[in-house]
Amino acid sequence: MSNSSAIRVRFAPSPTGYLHIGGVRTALFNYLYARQQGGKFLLRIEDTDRVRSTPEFEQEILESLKWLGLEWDEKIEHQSARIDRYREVAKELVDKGLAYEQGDSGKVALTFRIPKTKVTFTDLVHGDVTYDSNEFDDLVIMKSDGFPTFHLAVVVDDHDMGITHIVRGDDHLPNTPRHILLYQALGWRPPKYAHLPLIMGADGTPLSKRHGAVAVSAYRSEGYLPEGLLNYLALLGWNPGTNQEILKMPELIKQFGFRRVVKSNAQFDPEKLRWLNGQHIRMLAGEDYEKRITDFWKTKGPLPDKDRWRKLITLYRPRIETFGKLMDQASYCFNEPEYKDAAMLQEIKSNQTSIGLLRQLFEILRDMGDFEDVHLLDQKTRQVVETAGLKPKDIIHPLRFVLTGGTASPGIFDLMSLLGKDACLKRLSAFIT
RNA sequence: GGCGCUAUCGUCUAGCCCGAUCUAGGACGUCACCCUCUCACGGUGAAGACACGGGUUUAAAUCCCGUUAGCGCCA
Repeated sequence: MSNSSAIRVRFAPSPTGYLHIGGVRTALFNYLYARQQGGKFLLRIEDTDRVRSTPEFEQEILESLKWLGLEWDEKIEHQSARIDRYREVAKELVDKGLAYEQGDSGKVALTFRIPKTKVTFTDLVHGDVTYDSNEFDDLVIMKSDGFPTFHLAVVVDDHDMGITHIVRGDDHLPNTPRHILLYQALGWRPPKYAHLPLIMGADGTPLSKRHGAVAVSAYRSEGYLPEGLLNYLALLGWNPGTNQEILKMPELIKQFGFRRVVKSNAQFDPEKLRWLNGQHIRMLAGEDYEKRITDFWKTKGPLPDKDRWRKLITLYRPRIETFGKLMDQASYCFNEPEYKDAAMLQEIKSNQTSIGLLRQLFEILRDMGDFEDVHLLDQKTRQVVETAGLKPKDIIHPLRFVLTGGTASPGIFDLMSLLGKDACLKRLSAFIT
């Protein structure tokens, strides 16, 4: 009597576009449920739309799933390879008198005659849902071009693939009673259903390009972590029932359940995604962080020598929310500073006290060894202001401006060490002379 | 237009099933303060919500009905 058969779920994207945020969320929930239950997570490519489906999109979807770590089991099914099967099932329906031909002169569509009844099913997130099929029109299952409609194909595929739970977006909720009627007509047992709330844009309308990045690949190239994206998406429409928000994959798998899936649509909030991604960046083990941010950046151009690179990424770890932000914030490490704030430039240059301090500092730094010892830099710099009876920030702020061209940076002494003696002296002398 | 789903801070949500523990909890964002050489990180705190209207009940965010709104599917 035990639940002998393992659960089987599937993600069924159409290769008519990139894998987008909504698709990932659907894939994720399927994946989490499969892994938690020790079942199978299958992939099916719904490529019956011959004109809009492309191998490039399919490839992109697979790569995105791999990058996210949503690895599928068994071999990928393609609907395009199963056309004969759909025709066979459609014919069976016609033979049984449950579907009929419509159209003329060779161009016939096949239509399923909807039985007039009340259809009730138990959705894992919505509970009991009832539709009255008297409201339904008969359902076209084979188009006149000889290709199946979505409705026929999903039902046949899910049955043939042994799918036990269909986890998909709420937009399919109204299709479900029609599908169940098809299962019944075919003498098949319908699977269980779980309909997920939809992800909307910030204005409450369906998420689309005009809300910003929707393709997973865009997040990848901006330097988001799969962990961050997945964690955020998991929280969009689900929660663990505790106040914990930062969850890694093993925890998500362990704690996931349809019982805690929210019923209402959610707005995608890039701000919170960024925050969460920053949390995951800070949580990575040191070596892992180094490897991943390095892999990210080395594809984009030459990196500084290892020591300098290490210093840089260490100093910026608490300051970035995505890997992509690193070079934006630390551009002064690679380029001469741009003194864009003319007012501040003028203010510092005309302040004799500041210039005097910077000159003294220059002399001292010039006579030092390399800048490896951050504490020594700290000491020497503070001595300059102390003997002048001033505060550390009287030199630190101008110095920061000189070295970076701005007012925000990591700690000034770490920064000096990062830049190195040559660069510091060069920027200083250019400024004070 | 028909049918369906949904409705708690600006946003994501807890609480709703099993009414009293809710002067409604957490997080993002915002603001303030602390840390501090700046910016971050981290810490503390503040502002901020039960869509509306009826009912049931000693008592409703929680149950019921309606309205409204959003979304979805179909037309």
